[in-house]
Amino acid sequence: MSTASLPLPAPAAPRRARGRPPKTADERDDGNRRQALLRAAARLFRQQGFAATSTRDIAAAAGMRSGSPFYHFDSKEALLAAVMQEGMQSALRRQTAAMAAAASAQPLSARDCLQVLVRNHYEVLLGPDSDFIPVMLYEWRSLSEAQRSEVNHQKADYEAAWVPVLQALHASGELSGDPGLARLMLFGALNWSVQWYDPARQASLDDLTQTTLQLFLKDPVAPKGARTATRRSEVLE
Amino acid sequence: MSTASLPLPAPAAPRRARGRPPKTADERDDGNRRQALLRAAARLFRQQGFAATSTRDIAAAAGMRSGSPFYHFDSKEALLAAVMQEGMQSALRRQTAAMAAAASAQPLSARDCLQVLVRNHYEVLLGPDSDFIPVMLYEWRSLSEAQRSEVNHQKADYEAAWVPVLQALHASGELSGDPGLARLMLFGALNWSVQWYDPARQASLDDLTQTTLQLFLKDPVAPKGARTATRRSEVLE
DNA sequence: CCTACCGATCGGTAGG
DNA sequence: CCTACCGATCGGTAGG
Repeated sequence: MSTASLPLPAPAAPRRARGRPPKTADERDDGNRRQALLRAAARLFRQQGFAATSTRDIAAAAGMRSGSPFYHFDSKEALLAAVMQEGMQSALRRQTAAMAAAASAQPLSARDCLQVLVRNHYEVLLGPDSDFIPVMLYEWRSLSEAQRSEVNHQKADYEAAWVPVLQALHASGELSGDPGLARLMLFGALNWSVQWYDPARQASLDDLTQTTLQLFLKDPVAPKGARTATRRSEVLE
Repeated sequence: MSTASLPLPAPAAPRRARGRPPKTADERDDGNRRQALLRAAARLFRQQGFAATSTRDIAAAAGMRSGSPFYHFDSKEALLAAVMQEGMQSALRRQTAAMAAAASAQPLSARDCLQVLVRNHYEVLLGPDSDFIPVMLYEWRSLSEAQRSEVNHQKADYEAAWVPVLQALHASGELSGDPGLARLMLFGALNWSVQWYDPARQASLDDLTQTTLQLFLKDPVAPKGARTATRRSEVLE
């Protein structure tokens, strides 16, 4: 059933707020402060952990006074949940976009798919604005049971794109071992990178992606009758 | 130089404490309470995180009053550092013993060595009394700079046993990619298991070990002139 | 979103 | 190792 026939209020065009104090009211100030809180919280939660970060720290980092975060969020815990949900939403959006973009350029093998997924995951973990997902990964415990389940759904959506790819690679012999366990270990290897990766010293995310695939994937089994000696790029090492 | 000639006090035989209150004074009570604190702290730090655990929680779990932990440790932070150092000491001891035991039974290939190391690491992460190392892995941030360096030395000792093994496997073609990055990713895959492993539902640690090796290692390249078809245990999958 | 504030909890200590 | 306690900080709120 369409909702078009329901007596909806006029689509809330951003009209000038009436009861607002005449402060410096930017036109695009609406969700601006909330966003500033989320970004500050993500950064501090990642650096110091949830429990070690005070709402006062977050307020100060967003240029507010101590009580103001509670105008935007019901509790410190709700702020954490929002960081995680915002992060997962963005990560899933980027993953979908990356897959679509790569697939539109050329047909993708399972190996190609995994490369896109891994590369995007590194971007989400280590690239710009990459505080949200590490917080989700490492501050899990601090979430209430109820909030955890929504984040779990988002995680399931995110991982759903990986499952058929890993299964195909297992079927072709390029990935050994149970695909479910393989997925957990692959995510372990990737997610652990937030503990050691240093963009100043280490390889680029492209290089990381290459090494990861090299490490986890076997050479494709040559179809019967084909030459056995496939490209072996390690002769120089 | 031997210390035998120094005027040492008589070797402190456990004599009855004189000024002690006549409580329930077990004979072997000496380091007992300290150990109880360490174990309680390890468990709570793992479950709730360092910052979310109060010294009162720890004291209660060890059957003490709120101020008593500070008789054994200078600060909450020192207690955390002791948990990590105790954990690393034990892990390193077990790793050395596992390698020695396996090597005494038969000569070990690099592959065998990795199996022993991985199996022992799973034991340290997921086996009985396995709270200490996860705390070290995931509460790193809460340590002061000074304490961090000692734990780092212990970590370096622990990882030192892995380096030549991974290099040998890389040299033989059984491990692809830079061995340094491979080590980081392997540890990532292993260390991440504390986030998902459930002994009730999941495979045994032996099975985990098998899958891990299968996932990370290529089939050994047959020496020139040998039959190409080596054991392939996956024909049934 | 700020001001002013509250009750609770926390790490740590003195003194025995 | 306990009792009793302190100063500091914390999450959160009322009222504007």
